[in-house]
Amino acid sequence: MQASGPARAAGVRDVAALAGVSRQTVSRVLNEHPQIKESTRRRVMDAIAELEYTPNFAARALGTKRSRTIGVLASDSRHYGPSTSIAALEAAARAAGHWVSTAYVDSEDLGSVSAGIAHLRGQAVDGIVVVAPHVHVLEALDGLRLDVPVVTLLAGGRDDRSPAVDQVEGARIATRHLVGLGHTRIAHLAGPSDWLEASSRQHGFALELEAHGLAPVAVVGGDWSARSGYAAGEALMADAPTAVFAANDQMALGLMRYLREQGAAVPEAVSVVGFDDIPDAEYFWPPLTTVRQDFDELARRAVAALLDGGGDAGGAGARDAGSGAGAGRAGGGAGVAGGGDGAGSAGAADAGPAGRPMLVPELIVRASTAPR
Amino acid sequence: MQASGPARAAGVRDVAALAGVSRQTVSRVLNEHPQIKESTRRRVMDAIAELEYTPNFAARALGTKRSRTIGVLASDSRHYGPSTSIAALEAAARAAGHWVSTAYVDSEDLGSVSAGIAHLRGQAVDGIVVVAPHVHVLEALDGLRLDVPVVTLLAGGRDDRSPAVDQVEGARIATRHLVGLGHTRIAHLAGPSDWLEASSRQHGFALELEAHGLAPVAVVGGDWSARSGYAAGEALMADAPTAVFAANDQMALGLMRYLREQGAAVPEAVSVVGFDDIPDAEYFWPPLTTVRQDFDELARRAVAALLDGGGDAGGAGARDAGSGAGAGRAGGGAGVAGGGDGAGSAGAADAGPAGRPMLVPELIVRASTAPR
DNA sequence: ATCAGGTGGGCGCTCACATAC
DNA sequence: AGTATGTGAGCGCCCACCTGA
Repeated sequence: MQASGPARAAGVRDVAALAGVSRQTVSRVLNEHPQIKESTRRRVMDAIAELEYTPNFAARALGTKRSRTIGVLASDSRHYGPSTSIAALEAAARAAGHWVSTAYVDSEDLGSVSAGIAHLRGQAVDGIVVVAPHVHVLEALDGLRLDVPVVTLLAGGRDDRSPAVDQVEGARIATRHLVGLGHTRIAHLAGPSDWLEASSRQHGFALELEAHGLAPVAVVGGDWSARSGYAAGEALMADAPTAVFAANDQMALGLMRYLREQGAAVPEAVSVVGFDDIPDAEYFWPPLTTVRQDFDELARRAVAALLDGGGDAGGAGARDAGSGAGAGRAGGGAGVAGGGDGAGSAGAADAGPAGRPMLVPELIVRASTAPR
Repeated sequence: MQASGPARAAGVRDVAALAGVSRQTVSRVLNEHPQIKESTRRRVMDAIAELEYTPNFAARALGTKRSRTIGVLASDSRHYGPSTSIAALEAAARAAGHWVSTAYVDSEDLGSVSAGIAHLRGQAVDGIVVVAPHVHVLEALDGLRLDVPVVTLLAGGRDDRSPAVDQVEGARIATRHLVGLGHTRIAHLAGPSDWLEASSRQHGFALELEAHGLAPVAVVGGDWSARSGYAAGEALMADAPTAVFAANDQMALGLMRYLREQGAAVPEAVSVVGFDDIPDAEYFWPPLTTVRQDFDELARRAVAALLDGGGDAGGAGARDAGSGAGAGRAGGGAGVAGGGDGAGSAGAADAGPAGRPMLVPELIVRASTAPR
């Protein structure tokens, strides 16, 4: 095998030889070390180009114990929240000059959680974001001794460093909207109880009703799908609520179809509020009133929490060099934007467990809700 | 340094010492080498557990040049097709005992394509699946010399090994359905022209109309979003088509809202067909007739193509051992199921470029289409 | 003293080759 | 001819030190 031919891929050694320098000089060019003469740098770059050299991340990670990669542990990637979060994490990581490595774990198999963490650790990730909405996955995680910075997403801000959207408040906002419209008979179409977000929303719903001296007319569970929202319709409407707060937009969609088939007009007969503001929600019929979460901002905060607080030091240490942007990845913004800045992004309020601000979702009022 | 304390994480060496064996024996246990005495195996496993040892993937990859990881190069992960494909790839890879590492590239920045490939190569991935629906990303890819097996998804089966869903045929099926219902004035709401799928569907639409001696009433482009479907409504309906084939379900949704606002009943006045069969489509109003693609099967085939054809050998070679399932990852099925087996999964027909069967999407008839 | 660059060593693991029973 | 194990070497890179201007 591989007798003659192109042999194997080029390494620093080959580049060094071609450029007439040492391996270390090549390495320095790769890592944007300041003290490299422009002429040398050029020769090295030319050699890199000629040999089509690409650095080996595994080798680099092995030596440095870091990889400019953020690990994502995901336990469910087919639903809107998780998939949107993962995409947003990717964008945030890229903006910070990092890659993303994702380990998907089976939410039914708790052993796979530690396997997933081991996989990411083995890649020398600089930090791990756990996108695991399932309660029991998070619990499995608690049992692990972790020597990497970890933050959780979609988990209600379990620890001080993890950013979160205030699900309880979001549910209260939605419920308050209905109460404000004069509804007193309000039901809740809840998400699966093993999802933290689902229970938080249900809790917020109950809290807000209580604050107004009201009691839930009905609480029925679904599985986030439109199908389950449709199926829940009958049980939900048995006690004739005039408004329903659905824990997500898809279930709201299914419910609205059920209502239509029953001849109950939305919003005239029944008001419906969803949650998430999926892009399609505005085009449902009627357009769905819902609560929007800012996943992009959430992801940015998660990445910032890992990169700022995670590293032992802060910026460029006293290392060999300036720990440059790493070759091959066009440098974008340096540090992630610290606080919440200009554009959109609902302001932060309501302190989290440790006084850390949580993101507050935003009510989007559309035609699916009307005064009683 | 590292005077006292927990020092650093345990390695094979430490495990070996504790178990009273050599490093290599530990390695063999890890890799499920057959010729290990059960008693030794136990001792090693105990030592592993006691030290909380987790193998270092980077080191393994560095040595073996493989990583039991499949690389995914994604250029867009927020749309339905790509995100569903990525999730499906994950599941398929897991079933084959592999992990997934994803490199997201900026479809606007072609340099990031080679950076992404370099990143994946550097991780010693066993193969790369390119989930890049944009034409120019695929073209950028063609310019690269690749020494890893690569297949493309959502790219119309550009090469012989890449599995694909026959988009042209899918569009023909949708169009044929409308023609069969007696429509002669049919318009197309197309996707962005730089997406291969969009142009394939548009092509199929044109082909099928032509086969029936019909001409398109209008072809208007959107960006896949419901919003764009809504916005395209006016231009699309200017010439009063009685049916519209939308290149995806979201645009169909937006269009249906436009039609409703114009007082045009669906399907009485205008029939609408979508594409994709997103989970919500069944709960739109009216429920959307659409064309379903089997992303799970597509992903399985992609993984199988990489793993079967990709490796130099096939199964357990003459290596040191049986190239077992790798520690830490619960072994699922061994080889990926070869051909299309039992359940669902639209049968394959219509030969691809090189006689390789393409997946044929399936028409799902719902209430949004009616006879003229 | 600051720049510019080179030389050994080793990250943790697996490979090929011994070696014992 | 098996079975069950141990030993040297190196994957490709970066780090810590070192040498010249």
